[in-house]
Amino acid sequence: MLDKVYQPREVEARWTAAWKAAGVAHAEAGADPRSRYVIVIPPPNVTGALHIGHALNNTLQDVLVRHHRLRGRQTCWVPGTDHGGIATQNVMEKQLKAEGRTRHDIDRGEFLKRMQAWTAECKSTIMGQLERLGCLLDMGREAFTMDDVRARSVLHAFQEFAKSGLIYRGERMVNWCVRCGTALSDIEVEYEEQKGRLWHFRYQCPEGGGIVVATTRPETMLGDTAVAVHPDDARYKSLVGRALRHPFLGRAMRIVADTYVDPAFGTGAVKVTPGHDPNDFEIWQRHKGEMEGPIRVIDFHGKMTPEAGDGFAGLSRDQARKLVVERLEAEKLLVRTEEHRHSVGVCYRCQQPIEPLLSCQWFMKMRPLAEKALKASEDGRFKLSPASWDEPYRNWLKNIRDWCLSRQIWWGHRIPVWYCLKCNGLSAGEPAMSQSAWRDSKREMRYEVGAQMPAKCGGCGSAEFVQDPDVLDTWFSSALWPLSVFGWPERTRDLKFFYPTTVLVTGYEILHLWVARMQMMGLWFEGKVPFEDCVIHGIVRDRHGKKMSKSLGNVVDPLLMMDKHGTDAFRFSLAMQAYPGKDIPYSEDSLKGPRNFANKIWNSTRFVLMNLPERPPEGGYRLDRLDKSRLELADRWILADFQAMSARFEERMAAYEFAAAADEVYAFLWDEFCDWYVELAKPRLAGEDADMVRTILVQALVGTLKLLHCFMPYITEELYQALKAYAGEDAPLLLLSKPPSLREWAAPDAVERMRAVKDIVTALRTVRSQFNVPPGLQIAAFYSAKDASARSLVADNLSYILHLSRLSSLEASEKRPPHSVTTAVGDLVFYVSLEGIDIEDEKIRLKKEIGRLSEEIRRCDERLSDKTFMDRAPQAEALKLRERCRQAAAKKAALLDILKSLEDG
RNA sequence: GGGCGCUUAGCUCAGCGGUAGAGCACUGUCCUCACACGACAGGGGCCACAGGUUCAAAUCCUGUAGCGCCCACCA
Repeated sequence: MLDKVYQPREVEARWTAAWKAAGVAHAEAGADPRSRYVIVIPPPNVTGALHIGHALNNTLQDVLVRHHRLRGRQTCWVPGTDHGGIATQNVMEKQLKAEGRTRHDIDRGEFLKRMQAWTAECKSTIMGQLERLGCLLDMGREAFTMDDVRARSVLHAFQEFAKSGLIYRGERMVNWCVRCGTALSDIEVEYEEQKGRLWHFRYQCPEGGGIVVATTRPETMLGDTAVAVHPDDARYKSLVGRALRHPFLGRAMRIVADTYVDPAFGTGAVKVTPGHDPNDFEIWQRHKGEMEGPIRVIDFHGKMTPEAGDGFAGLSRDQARKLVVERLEAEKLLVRTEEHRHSVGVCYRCQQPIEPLLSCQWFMKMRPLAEKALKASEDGRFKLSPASWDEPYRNWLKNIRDWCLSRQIWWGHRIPVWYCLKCNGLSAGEPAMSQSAWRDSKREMRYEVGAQMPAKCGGCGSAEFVQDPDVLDTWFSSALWPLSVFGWPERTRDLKFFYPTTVLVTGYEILHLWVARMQMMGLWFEGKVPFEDCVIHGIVRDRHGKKMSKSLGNVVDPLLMMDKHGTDAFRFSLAMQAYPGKDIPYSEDSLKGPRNFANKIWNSTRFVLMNLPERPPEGGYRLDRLDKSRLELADRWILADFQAMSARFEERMAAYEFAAAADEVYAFLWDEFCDWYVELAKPRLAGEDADMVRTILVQALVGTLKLLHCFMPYITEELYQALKAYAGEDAPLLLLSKPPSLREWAAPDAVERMRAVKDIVTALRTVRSQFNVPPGLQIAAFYSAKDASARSLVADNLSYILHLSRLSSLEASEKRPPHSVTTAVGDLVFYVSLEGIDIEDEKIRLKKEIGRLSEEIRRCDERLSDKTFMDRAPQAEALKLRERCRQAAAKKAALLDILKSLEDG
């Protein structure tokens, strides 16, 4: 016998093991390719334990995998992890910091060794957590973005791109994170609105006069080489071409005209710092002849360089700013300062301000790839869900810019580029390989691409090379994920069978960072989209919509939630709120309903089992053995309702409407099956229909469990096992059984009639409640019917009504019996016998109800007499309205009658 | 500066052209022999505001206000 309350713990451990042993998660290449259902996991970074966002993401994937597995698809869900580049290196650097060291205190090899150890530990934690969540991942396929197979994919892709001329080394303005010590791509920079100031100061002309510029970063003026104004700006037209003198450095500068300048902002004159501002860099490119080029005054550590001049060199950016302002003031050049809000670029990993710096990096031309991806999106080969993401996605592709591929960190795929020492004039053991010097190198370099050091230089024949010290952006390997997990570029069986995959499930925050790049790579190399559908879900936030963060203390720990409330409840709490593309407000309270629901399922099965014989009958209780002609209203109704619900369920699943699908089953099981059918089954289980009722209980319940399984795998498996023999099934696991039958049990008449019975019962219960009749007390009631059909509604379903309304009797009576209260339902009037009721109270109650009905009739009449409505509205609408009006009028008349008799005494 | 989204019951959100829904919270009666993680009944909404389209609008269109997100090189 099952416990009274569902205890998830032991059940979960048991089924995790059983699924694994049975290998239900495993898929082999082969068989019918149309039956494939393939998902690659968005690989979590190996930065630590999984958070609730991962739980959501993986729950939704598992829902899809289990759903399709049960329906006979050959599902393959590929697990894996991402080395995570900067993010993971930061974790390790924090660990080192705790030991009082930095990565430079241990060498690169030692550092990588420690990373490997950490990664191994982290991977097993993550896989364990995914298993705990119930994920049906094909564990034998576990991949890592930096393992040998994936390294080959990365190398191949890099070589191919290099061959096609898409990859190039160039000196560009990059987003430099001083804290992380590396360049970042444009999409790795986040912007924060900050309070700042705008300083207005004057540059003097040697021959007198000058021009006032405005800046938010005074310290960069040490690198200024020009001032720009708009060519049409009347205020400055005469000044264009004039010379200026840098007040601290004595440098000669020039006023140039450039349309980039907005005359309306600040003073309409912009100081130009080509070495530390991407726009200014571009201004210089347009005015090379008129002005000096970039001067680096801030170094890669955020300190002022010697070129910043005496007194400034060696200062931090903040110190330099202070000093610059002081000296401007001292020289009476500072005109004024004002408060100013502006957005500041910060590192997406450490939130420190980004410093735009000029350096040598590897870039990739993206336009040719983006064009293919754009086309795939526009012609429908690739669909985002919800589709509202299509526009932002396409716009991003249309405006794509070159991708800065190199990162000055150690953790990642080393850039497979070898520089010839001789040709490039480098000395062996190159001390200049210290990273900042390397990045300053402006020379054209001769290099070879490959995993290993080349045997001979193609130019000079030398065999001495040095490898580029940088690594690739972590997203480069992520972009290849759907290919690399199947062994690409090898033409493996897996690649041929499982690529392209079916669907990708991810959050919108990495739509560009990851999704778009996978599309581009997949299309470029294989000519096919890597996945046809992409399901975009939201972010899990706290209950008030704030982002979860450790510092806010509003994080919800998935493991703790699973421990406390059960994995199924946890999964359901996420899925039931997963409306397409919407963020999910979440707190521990969100688990309460789902936890109760799990218990409800548990107990409804417990009830059914209590009413089954110890041994299942031969072949089980099967629907196809029922004598359909003997089915009662409730039987036909619940089967029809199940069919209708499961059809809606399938539709919602097909549209990735997880929350709506979950709600369908929830409502069916609780509000229909438990609240009505089970209640009606109780008395019948003692009668001669018992086996028929058992059949329907078992089949409806098993069907529901099967639909629910993808959301709540553990409890449904446990209960399925207890029920399966009774259902005449012998599958070892729920997933290996037949999906719920979609056989035609539709019965609109039964649904309609059951609706009427429910209305009667509810009305009678309401009366009981209004007069505080204890549930245990059975009372007598009478009814009068308007016509034969109304009479048969009661007569045919007398036992239902007696049982559900807890009546001792229900007899026909044309007149109101004494000591009774009246209620009207449809074309019926009921009199419920109650001792000691106050006639005055009853009159008031009736008047109130009559008033309500009058109002309804008035509203209906109003519309029915509206000529334009009658002319233009569909006929069905008018019919519906007329019927509603008729019923209300009948009720009102009946109640008026009673009221009159009461008033007459 | 563009683009997208949100504003519905105390809270969190569904619904997106035909009489307002769910979960949680709340009130009343009940430990009715599956479940008090329960049953039954109930209270509670000018569906942000202003216009428009329509026989009919929470639902479509336009505008306004507030909030949020994404993108963008404004010093």
